[in-house]
Amino acid sequence: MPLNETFYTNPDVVSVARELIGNVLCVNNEGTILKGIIVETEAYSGRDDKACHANNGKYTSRTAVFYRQGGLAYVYLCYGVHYMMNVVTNVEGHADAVLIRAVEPIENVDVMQQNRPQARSVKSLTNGPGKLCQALGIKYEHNGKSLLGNDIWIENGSIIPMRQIGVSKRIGVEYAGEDAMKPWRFFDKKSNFVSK
DNA sequence: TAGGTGATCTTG
DNA sequence: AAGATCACCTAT
Repeated sequence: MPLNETFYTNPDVVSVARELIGNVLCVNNEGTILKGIIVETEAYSGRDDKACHANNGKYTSRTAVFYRQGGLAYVYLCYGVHYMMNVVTNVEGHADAVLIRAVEPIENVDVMQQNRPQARSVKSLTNGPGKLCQALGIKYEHNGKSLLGNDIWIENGSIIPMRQIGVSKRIGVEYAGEDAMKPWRFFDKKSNFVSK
């Protein structure tokens, strides 16, 4: 069962980031459905979070999708090389999103390996935000797409017990000063597919 | 540990 | 119009 609109419109983006752990990211990659269990996420908030692209009401062509109703994909190119996959959350007018940082490949892994030939092991196929987009075939064309459609969506997975979910500060956001210390990264402690 | 890479945002 | 920056990855 795909996650529904109510899940995505939750106004508490930090809770959504934690609840996404254990669910399954699915992409229709030229007719083949690729799936991976979400094992690592980060929350970004449009309010009081200098690490967020849409912080403090910042509205540009890139951040426009942040302000729409939860349940859309926000995809952008980072460092000229890697795409990043985010889930827009909260209701219209509130700019929150969750970055998917790592997944565990579970379906059509062979196609993921074709998409990412430089990966030397299954473990290194999707254990990072840029890596998982390359493996799953997520590109800029997915930006703004509904997660309730047939191209990209998230399905219910197994429930991960709270004690099994690790928490830390977010990665790669030192420029955000004090906001870089927010404990908004979540991961499955038992997974071998969390990023380094 | 350093450099590649290009869209995005600011004028550093 | 140009320069800085950047939610990363790979190979030395």
